[in-house]
Amino acid sequence: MGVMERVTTRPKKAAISVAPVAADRLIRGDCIAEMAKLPDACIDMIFADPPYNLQLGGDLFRPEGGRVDAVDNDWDKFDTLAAYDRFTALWLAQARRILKPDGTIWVIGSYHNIFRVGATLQDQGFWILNDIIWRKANPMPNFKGTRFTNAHETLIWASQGEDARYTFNYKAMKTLNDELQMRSDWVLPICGGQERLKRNGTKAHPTQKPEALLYRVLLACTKPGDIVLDPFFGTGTTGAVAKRLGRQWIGIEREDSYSEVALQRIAEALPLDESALAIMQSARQAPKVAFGTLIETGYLTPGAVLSDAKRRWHAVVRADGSLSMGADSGSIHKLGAMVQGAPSCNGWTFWHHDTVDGLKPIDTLRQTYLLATQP
Amino acid sequence: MGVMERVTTRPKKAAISVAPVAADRLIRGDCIAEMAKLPDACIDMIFADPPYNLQLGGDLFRPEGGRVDAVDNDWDKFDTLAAYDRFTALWLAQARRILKPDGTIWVIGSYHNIFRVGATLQDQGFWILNDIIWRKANPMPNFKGTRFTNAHETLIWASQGEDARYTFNYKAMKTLNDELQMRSDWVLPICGGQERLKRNGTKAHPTQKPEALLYRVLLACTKPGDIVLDPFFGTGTTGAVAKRLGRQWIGIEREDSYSEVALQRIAEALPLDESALAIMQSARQAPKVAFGTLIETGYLTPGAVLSDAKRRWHAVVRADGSLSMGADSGSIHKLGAMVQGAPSCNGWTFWHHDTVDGLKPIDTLRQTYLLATQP
DNA sequence: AGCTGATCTGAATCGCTGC
DNA sequence: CGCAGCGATTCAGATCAGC
Repeated sequence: MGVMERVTTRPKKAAISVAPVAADRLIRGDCIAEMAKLPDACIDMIFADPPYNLQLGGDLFRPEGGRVDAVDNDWDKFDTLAAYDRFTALWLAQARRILKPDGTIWVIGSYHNIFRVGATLQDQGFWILNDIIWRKANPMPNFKGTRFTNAHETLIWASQGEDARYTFNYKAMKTLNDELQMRSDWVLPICGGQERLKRNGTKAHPTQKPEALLYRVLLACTKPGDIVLDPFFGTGTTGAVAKRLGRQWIGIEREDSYSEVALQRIAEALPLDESALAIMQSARQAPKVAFGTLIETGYLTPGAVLSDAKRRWHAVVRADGSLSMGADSGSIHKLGAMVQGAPSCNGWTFWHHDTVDGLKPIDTLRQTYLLATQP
Repeated sequence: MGVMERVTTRPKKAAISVAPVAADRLIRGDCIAEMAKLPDACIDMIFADPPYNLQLGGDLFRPEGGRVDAVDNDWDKFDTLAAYDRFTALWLAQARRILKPDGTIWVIGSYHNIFRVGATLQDQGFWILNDIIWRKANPMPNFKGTRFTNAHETLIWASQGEDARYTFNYKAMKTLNDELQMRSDWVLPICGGQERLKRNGTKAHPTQKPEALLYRVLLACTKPGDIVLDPFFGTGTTGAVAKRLGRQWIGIEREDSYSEVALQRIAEALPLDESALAIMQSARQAPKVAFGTLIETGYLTPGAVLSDAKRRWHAVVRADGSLSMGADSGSIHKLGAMVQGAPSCNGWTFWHHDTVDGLKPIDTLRQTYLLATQP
């Protein structure tokens, strides 16, 4: 069941000792302290929904060192911002350490905290791949009429660095979006109705995220079996969706009341069977067929004439799988690029051959060959 | 973010002497130096479109061979993130000084720079009122299929402090949005066609903003006669829209070529025509639901079996919204076309699912989803 | 004039493998 | 590490040529 679009087994990275880590479990405690106990480079993806309420987080964000004698609100505010930045830097540093070199991190937030999180990510060397807007289909109105209705939240998706080879299931996203590239703005309903977890009649968690959001994140950027860590687990949306999608999960949560709800919820989540988990693969993942193979196996004959779709150029197939055009010759790609004056060219779709149904790309021959030879 | 800079609290409003400042003029020069020459508290609103620090690599080619005309101007190049931060802190400090106590600032950016801008705004004591998402109706695709299509830009709207009494024309925004509160996500086309300014046959500025964007900003947050300053004036979109809306404007621009175009444009600016207004009011895009959304949101489960109305064909729903039938798979439309041997097919009406009331087209699920999520 | 199809373009951090 | 070769990859809207 190969569903990955990027093979992440590079010899160089394999030299890093990747310690196995027990998964499908909830760790109770402070996320910075608990992440510190995990080995280096053991996590494929981190999804984090950190706290952002600067007023209620006194314990969490208390600045170390002596307090300034605050006399005015601005001073308090700056102390709180600095403390929040320190907190952010600490948990992101641990996240970076335990994330595999080709792993990615997602962080969700609002304008209260996302700019600080984004800047800290960049400061620590993370490479932002996209910022994603979750556009809420049904947001709460602005009752006072003093601002624009706050109808979205922002997610940041980042890799460990500019050259990391991250997982992105491009074709699966395109399929999910009716054959159009998935954009950076996602329209999804907020979490409510049956999905919203209750405890003693009131909502179990103030900011429970919809499973649809995690579904898209995990489907886009992980492979089956990958280990997903959520350092601010809450009621375990990440764990529930990971289980459903056949991914392993680790949650860290401080509050007992959230943890209990999360564990029960995940226990009840039903995993999808393997056939339903399959996703559309990009052509990048298809087994490679050399052009020469089509000649060796008789799908094309040396001496056959290929042309582009508009019959502007014609080239002759040679026995070794090269094409020739007068004095010029080369691979299907090289010659295609040359005649167009382009830096590169996909010869499979550029060159055509004559059939009873008209001019067809030679790629159709490759498809026919694949169908005939694949198990 | 490093050490917080402590900023003195702003003086009481009564103590401020508001110096008059000449308006409706373009100042040629560096914006930091030129803002430094303006008196304190003389500006009602600042709209800023600073360099994004894109950090692009080599050339990017389109699938058909064309080359993307990227932003490669010197003004967008910074040696390090720290250098960009210093630049940001300097121009924002001047902006804060010349802005009236109840004035507001708007800054636009992308994920490359907006987190640094937002954090610096907060560090200097600005109070963020909203972050606004400009959802581009027609963004450039991701040609290589490596990330999500970067389909939006972010604007930050901030006041001088938590207690500032800023201008927000709530009713005007609600009217503009068909009697619904204006949300924090705005759908607008990019600047192109007739609106895009040309010079010698090529675009006059690589990043010209659409007038519809400035129209909404100025209409929401200024009063007639207010003075609007744009420190990165470019080709003068801010000035042109300000003139049309009866606001005063001051632009600062370093490049002569942009300045010339801007002055001519503003001289020719006329009241907005009907088509421009139509674009502005078309924010409520037609609701479009992808098949994949129904799976993400639980209206259909991966593994569910769909069939045509006469139960001749059966297909299984997969996690990414594709259907599978034996070895074949594809979107609802593609697989529907394939089994019928038709060139195309509307999968929404072709495929059905079993309900207690019998076989129903999956389009009914889409209607149910829309009813549940539309305002 | 009116329609069709080809062409062009927009703030872009845009590949992978083997030698 | 660099370099070369293979070969994968695009959406909406404006403009223009051709009929």
